[in-house]
Amino acid sequence: MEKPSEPKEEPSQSQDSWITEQDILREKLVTEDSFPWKLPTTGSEEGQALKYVGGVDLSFSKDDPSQACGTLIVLDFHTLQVVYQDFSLVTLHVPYVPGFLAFREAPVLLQLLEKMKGSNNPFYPQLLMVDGNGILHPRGFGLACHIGVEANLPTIGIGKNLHHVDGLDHSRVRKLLGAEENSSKDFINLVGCSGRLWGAAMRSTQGSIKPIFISIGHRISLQTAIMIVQMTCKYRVPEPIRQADIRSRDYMRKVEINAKVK
DNA sequence: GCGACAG
DNA sequence: ATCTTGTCGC
Repeated sequence: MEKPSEPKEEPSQSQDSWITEQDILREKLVTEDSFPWKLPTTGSEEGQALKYVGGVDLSFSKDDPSQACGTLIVLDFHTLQVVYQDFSLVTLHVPYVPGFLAFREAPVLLQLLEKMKGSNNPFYPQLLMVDGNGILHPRGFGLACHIGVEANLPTIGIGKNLHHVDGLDHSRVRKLLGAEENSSKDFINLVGCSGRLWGAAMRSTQGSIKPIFISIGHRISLQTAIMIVQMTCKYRVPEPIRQADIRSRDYMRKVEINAKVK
């Protein structure tokens, strides 16, 4: 006898079609340096230098979890000062499902990028840091890859927590970070049980216990990504992400206050 | 089979 | 993601 449908939510999009979409987009993924600019430390005269680094994040309403604020921030790479910020309030209809974060968060963030690019803003980022993983993902295609490919921008994935993949878990990371030969390093490569390199765990601040997790998003190598993250870290989380985080939460807070006054 | 699981 | 104050230290 046919059971009545489970009380579980029926996803508007089946998880299978999400996987298919990730597989298709992944064919366009570039995991090596592919950008026109140079790093200041390269000292090369030719080409333009990296000057504008973006950061994106979402914050949520504490009252209504479906209400979110998408945020795009751009910093001057050299001074680490904010030169651009934009916010977008949205109602989310897609739930958070581990491994499918992009289907919930990417649309708002891509819209913010398109809006900025469409207006020919001179501060449009040459590189974007994303609050979420890149290839450090069950199918090697996290939010940072998704945004990178769809916006055709170099992106770096920054995770504040480890997404367990290929045998990488807390104990393995602790073991790697604590290993004798790694104890002096500020970062270690995250090599899974299969031998694949997924990203890096980095102690961004001297003596910080909790690492951040860096992975390739799009059009950048892990080595370059690590270098850029190190150059933008005043605190544990690199400034583009940190500023997007802070200002997004700030904006959301003010909106909630106004809503109550009304 | 059960649990783990970015934000 | 969000619920939450003070507090220890440079």
